[in-house]
Amino acid sequence: MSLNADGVARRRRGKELENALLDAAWAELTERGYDEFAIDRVATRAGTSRAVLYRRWPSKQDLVRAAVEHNTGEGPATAPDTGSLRGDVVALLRQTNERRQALVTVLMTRLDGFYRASGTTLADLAEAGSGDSVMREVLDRAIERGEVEPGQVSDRIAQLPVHLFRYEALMTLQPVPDPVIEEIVDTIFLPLVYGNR
Amino acid sequence: MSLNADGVARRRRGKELENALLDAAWAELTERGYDEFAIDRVATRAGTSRAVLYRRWPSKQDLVRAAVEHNTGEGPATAPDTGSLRGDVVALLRQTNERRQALVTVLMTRLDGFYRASGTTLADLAEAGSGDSVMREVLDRAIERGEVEPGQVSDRIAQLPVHLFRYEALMTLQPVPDPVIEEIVDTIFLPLVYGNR
DNA sequence: GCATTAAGAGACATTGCGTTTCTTACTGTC
DNA sequence: GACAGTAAGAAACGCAATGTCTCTTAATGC
Repeated sequence: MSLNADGVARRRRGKELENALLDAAWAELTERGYDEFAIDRVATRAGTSRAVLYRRWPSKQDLVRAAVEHNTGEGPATAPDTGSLRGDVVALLRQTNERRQALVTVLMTRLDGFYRASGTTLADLAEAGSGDSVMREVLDRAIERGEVEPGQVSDRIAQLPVHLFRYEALMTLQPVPDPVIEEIVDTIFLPLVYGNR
Repeated sequence: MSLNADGVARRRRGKELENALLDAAWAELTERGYDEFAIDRVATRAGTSRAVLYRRWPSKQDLVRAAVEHNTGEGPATAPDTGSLRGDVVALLRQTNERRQALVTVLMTRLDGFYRASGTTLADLAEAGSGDSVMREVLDRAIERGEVEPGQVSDRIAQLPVHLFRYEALMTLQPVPDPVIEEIVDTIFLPLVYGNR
């Protein structure tokens, strides 16, 4: 139960309460990680009881997933437009760092039971998050600028920067340093794109 | 307590017991995954009590890590020798499938608390397992055969097949299909190796 | 046989997840 | 304002798993 401006006990309802719950969950995830994430602590932090959480989300994993989406899922990342393919891809990966994708990638690996039950894979959600469509957009722009021919870049090569970024994030559990981003783009992605010319 | 050949109650000791414990742990991991892995069930399976396990490993995560190493860590994979660089790399990745690296990769992501505490990263253990040295060996052979020049392949490119393999395994939670292995080698790794010539 | 050590069993405490019941605040309608 | 319906919040419950402790006794070496 939270207090209003007059310090009088007051109950939140509906969307306001749900936002408070998801924000509390996110705070717990970012401060303690998944291992120490506990429903009880989320409830306490949000000033409510566990039953309130379970009325909305059937399990802990559902709550975690909802918290991730609520706090990072304002749609896919926007495609940067720096004037060059290299610039765009580097900027996209840097942007991905800023959106805490290292943490998100780790959290996603924790939800495999959830995905097993729903018949999807991590790859499905990963791609819905910040992957395919944005890289495609970046490449479309490069095509318009004449940097790349249409159909020149396979799907796998197109997604390679993001995949390697995620792998790196997962393996180190840290944001990916700029030099690594640049190495991925300059020594792997671009040679593959232009090697096909 | 296990039975000897005469069906007489008998206690195992030392290495014999430890192997039985690690084998039981591994069996539980492979049959149920990490989410349903429980110390109690390992103990029951090994015909012992939980206190016995805790005398050896301070926590559940330590036991999991030891089980992984015990069952997959008979040193790094051997470097295949098929007569060509492509053949070697494809064979290595297939071999990695057979050694259940999909499961191992997933398990490793579950132990991040462990790594945080010990100051290492997943990358450290991943590389100790089946990575760097084997790919280096494969490339050394390619150099001897004259397929590649010394110093032609950067570390990052050298490890790329294994990194992409692991990413794929993690994202799908399945063994990596042959066509994907071949795509990684044929459309990404080899063009990067030979594009530098 | 004796001393030492560790295996195995059983009991205990704590924590976290998930569930249920009850009270009551809140909203909308009459 | 009264009333009905709904959901918020609190408290209690049950269960499972982790980790711990104590005790008995098998096993080993001298």
